[in-house]
Amino acid sequence: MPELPEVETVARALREGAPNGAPPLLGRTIQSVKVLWPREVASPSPRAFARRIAGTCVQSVGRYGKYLLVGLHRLCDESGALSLLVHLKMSGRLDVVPRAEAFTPHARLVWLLDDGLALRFDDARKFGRVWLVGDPAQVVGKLGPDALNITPDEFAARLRARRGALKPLLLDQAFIAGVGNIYADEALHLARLHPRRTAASLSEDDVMRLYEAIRQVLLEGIAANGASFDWVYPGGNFQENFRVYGRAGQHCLACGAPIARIVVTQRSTHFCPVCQPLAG
DNA sequence: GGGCATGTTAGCAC
DNA sequence: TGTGCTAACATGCC
Repeated sequence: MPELPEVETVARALREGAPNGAPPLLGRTIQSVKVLWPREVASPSPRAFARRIAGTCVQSVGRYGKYLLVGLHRLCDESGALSLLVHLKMSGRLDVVPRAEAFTPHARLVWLLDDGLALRFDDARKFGRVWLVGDPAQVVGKLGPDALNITPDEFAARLRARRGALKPLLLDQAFIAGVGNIYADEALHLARLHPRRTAASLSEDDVMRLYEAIRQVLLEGIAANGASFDWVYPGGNFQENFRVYGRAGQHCLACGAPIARIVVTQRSTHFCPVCQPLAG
């Protein structure tokens, strides 16, 4: 499920500990890793992945777009920094848990930590991926700027270079990284722009409203600990504040008109036909 | 049992 | 080159 706010919530929990009392990952030593579903190890080979990560210490936990970045350091070895990258894709979850609780039915990788703890990657749909690389750019280098770390000028310049419809553009991680289907719909509604409006059709004012709207919905999402989706991603409550996503047929909170649902580039898309007219 | 789902990517057509 | 369509990945929920 995770888009930028959900991934940021996971990163924060791994850095500082989770609201449910789970301890932080930061500062812990990784003793070994159990790879229960090898296909989720994108690189290197599962065997090399396990060998290289054993004995490292977690030095940092960050995020770029929808990727989690875990900075690792080997205590008795000068061979340089190592980064663990994790993409949760549709159904991945990453939690520090007691070892006895680590091996759930959908656990795909379990890192054994010090102090009787484990880092569990649970992923029902098996779309998630992990990488162990020397330089994070090997994985995230092709992405655009992080959606919360881009200036208005840079956003405008990148948008001016594109011609297509706004909805698929916002979902294009090479344009900006971190926005997914939900927050794209939310941002377009807040900016009062139709999902099928083209980048080339926007006025200066439109572009700045869109920039601010993206920031606002992402920051609102983070403040709410992300959005929860039934069985997939628990914890957050931004879903209670959705303006349009999943509200087809319900009243627009701004004007009262019924929210519409259409499909744009195969993705379910929600908008208010009155607040977000295609023309103008 | 059919339809749906938050994410990404490869291959293809224009 | 940019854009966007389809299928694929694999599973679970309603």
